[in-house]
Amino acid sequence: MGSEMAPTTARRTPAEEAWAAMRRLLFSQRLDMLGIASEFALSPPQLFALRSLEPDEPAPMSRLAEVLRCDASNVTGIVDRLEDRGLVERRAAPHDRRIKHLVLTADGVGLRTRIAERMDRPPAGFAALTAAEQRELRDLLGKVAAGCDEDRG
Amino acid sequence: MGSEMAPTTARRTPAEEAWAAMRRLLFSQRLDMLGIASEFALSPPQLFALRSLEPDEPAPMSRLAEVLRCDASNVTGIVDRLEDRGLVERRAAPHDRRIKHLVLTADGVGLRTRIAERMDRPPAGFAALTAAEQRELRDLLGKVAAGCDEDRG
DNA sequence: TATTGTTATACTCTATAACTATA
DNA sequence: TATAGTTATAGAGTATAACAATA
Repeated sequence: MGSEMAPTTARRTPAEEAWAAMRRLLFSQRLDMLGIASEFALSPPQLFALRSLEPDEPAPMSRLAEVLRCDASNVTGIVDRLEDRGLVERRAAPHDRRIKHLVLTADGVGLRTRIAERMDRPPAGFAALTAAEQRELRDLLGKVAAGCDEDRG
Repeated sequence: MGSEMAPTTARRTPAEEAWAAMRRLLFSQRLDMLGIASEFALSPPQLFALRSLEPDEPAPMSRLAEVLRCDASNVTGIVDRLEDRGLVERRAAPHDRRIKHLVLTADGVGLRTRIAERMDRPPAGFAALTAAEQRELRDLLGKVAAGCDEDRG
């Protein structure tokens, strides 16, 4: 229901058409992502933060700033709230006491697993494709992603 | 560089693989969207609001709440800021004075056009596909989107 | 009474700049 | 002097609840 806008140009190249189709999906998936975050009572940054932490792999707070692409000052508050919920812990890095490592608690690992299961599950629309088409789609998207990465350098 | 997480499961179905490939692109495109909004000195909601308004087609504020999927109370502030920049105008609806219509100003139409040109331009990665592959991708994505819409009802 | 949009409030995210504690 | 993380501050988005004007 009008979740995306009609194109302004009448004539489009195949690339533009493919991109338009993809943007429609992007738009609806953005909403799904908000829905998932909400299911777990997490904000989007909290969700990504939890997702980015591997069990038993302490990571410095600065890495979270990179993952979330936000200023380091924000990480403080985001981690504060995760810590308040008992999902992560701050731990002084042994070799450099300026650095604080983040580690998932047992609760954090559990929630992260449930989140992964929920996020890895393909949306219903993928069932509309045959297995061969799904592989085809995977390969085409892979090529596009590789091309984008290459462009970024 | 590490913008998306590795899957937790080793064995995946074609649908899961396609979805994983798509999510990688979703993730990077989310950042591109933020970049575009920033290019035009707009917040994401302001960008979508502008995009959703058609020139010479007044729309009630309530429609914006639907498009942005947010509470009506937020629309007030978002529109305030667009109005402060002279991009849209509030206009009392003639038939029901409770309703306020939004209309793009001349500046608003101009900016909206530039935004559309920028957003409709396919990311560099699409050039990695042949025209035939681009059409194939468009069709596969179209099927997925249709399947998702159907699922939503 | 019901509806449209606003206001009040509270919380989270966001950036910038100044600060602390290490190194 | 430089770096990791914090704090202070300000602006924007978000929701809920209460409200005004209108229907």
